[in-house]
Amino acid sequence: MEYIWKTDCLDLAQTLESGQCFRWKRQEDGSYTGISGSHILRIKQRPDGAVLTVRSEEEARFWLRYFDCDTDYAAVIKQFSADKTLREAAEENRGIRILRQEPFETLISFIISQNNNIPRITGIIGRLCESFGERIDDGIFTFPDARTIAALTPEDLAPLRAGFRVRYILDAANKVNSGEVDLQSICDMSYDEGREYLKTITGVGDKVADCVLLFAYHKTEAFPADVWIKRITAEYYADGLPECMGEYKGIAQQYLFEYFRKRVPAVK
DNA sequence: TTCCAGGACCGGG
DNA sequence: CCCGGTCATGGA
Repeated sequence: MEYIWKTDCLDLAQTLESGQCFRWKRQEDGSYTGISGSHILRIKQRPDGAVLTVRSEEEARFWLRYFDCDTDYAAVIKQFSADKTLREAAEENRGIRILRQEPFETLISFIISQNNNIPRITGIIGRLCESFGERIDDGIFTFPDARTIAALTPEDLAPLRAGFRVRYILDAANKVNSGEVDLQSICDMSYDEGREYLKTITGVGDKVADCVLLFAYHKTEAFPADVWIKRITAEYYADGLPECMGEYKGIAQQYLFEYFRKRVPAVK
């Protein structure tokens, strides 16, 4: 069935190619196909929103939540307009939304992201899923679960060419699989608690933890500080982040990240 | 050849 | 606590 979602502040290209997710594929007709857990979606842009191709109403609801349908982005952007730089960044990227992604996939993805670039991150994650995920449809694989990855050796993961990150991936999978780290429990934690909890995993520091808290748990207080954001804050916000970011620092971060990244031609 | 990428870890000061 | 070196990999 097709579900028409009418909303402003949704641009699929801006959202799905913004570096918060790495598995969406653009098709010939401009639509995108993606998977989260065992849910599959084809979604196509419309001027007034998007068309979701799904199997049921229930699936439609799952995906609306994934695309964070309950957050009023127009209101957030209006709030941000008090700061000139942020206003420009937000207006140019007003179609970005913060996705609610599956926690384990997000954790492993951002462990892989460290000291790495987006095209190579995408490649490593793609090989991980094709090698150890479950094939659901042609070209579509699930993200391998913690139990599956925990059973692997560094030699098994060598073909991914993930380099020094392999032992971090294995530590994360082992801790989640053993129950030492309970990803579900983070839902009920504060931002600070969740951050310290995630950092008990080897290879998870401030930045990776913030990405997981923002892109999986939608804790919008998180402001992931990567090399791009550090340059931006050093130049524009040396005395601190503007008040108007409020409880939505993470959304502001994503507007700023895209705004400035776009201005460096080499990285696209 | 050198530098850099959605960083984290480790050792020395 | 803070600092610099180091960690694989591949594209520019």
